Amino acid sequence: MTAPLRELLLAPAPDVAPRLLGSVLVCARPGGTVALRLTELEAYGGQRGSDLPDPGAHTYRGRTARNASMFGPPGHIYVYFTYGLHHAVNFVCRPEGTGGGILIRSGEVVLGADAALRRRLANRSSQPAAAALARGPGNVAQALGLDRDEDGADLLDLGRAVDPAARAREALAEGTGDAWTGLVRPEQAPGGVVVTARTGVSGEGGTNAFPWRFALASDPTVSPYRRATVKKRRTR
DNA sequence: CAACCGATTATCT
DNA sequence: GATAATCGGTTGA
Repeated sequence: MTAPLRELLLAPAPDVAPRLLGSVLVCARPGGTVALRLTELEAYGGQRGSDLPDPGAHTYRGRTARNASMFGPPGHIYVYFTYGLHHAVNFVCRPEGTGGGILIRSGEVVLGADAALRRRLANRSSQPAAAALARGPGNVAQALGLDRDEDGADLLDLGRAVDPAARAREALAEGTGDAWTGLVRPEQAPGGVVVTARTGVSGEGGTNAFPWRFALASDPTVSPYRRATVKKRRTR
């Protein structure tokens, strides 16, 4: 039952993102399978001159080798590397050839916390709180064990190694809706969605002109809102 | 080809 | 609250 997900992801990211909140992403990787209940997402649009131009998106200046998967088929993932040390994961939206995606900013680890913790401890000395295991895009990618090697991968392949029935039972204790390999959607849309400007985006794209950050209200796994860091001149 | 800077995070003051 | 860490994509000379 994979068609509904593909169809859903044909729509513009700002329409799809709030509907994906509460879904459980199951990611089977070497080092352990982790299931993540999505609690914070950000939508990103397309190229300058397209039907959904987004000055805050990597796609804005057109297709490059780095962002090519954002222009690829919906239902695949775009993984990019930034700040010299972090990866971030997106669901690709819109028909192939059109740029767009949904950044996974935070989630609740509902399965495989041990694997997520092992990965997180590789880059820090102190023990992260349970709610912080996958809070923030860099931490999400690390907890799931995803990097540039998985850029362009089919979202549905990420959970392929997991038995769908067992996964659905464990990941969504209260019931499953459509059982997709890789992504399990809740039976009904969660209430209490908070909408804000996007975190860390500089320029026009980070303003209220693009209220494309969606989070579950009062959820401890949601990252705090931060403005884009002020550019500081590097001294030597 | 050199310089700039980012869809960030951990850690220190 | 401020800043270092760290690298490669993008830009402009």
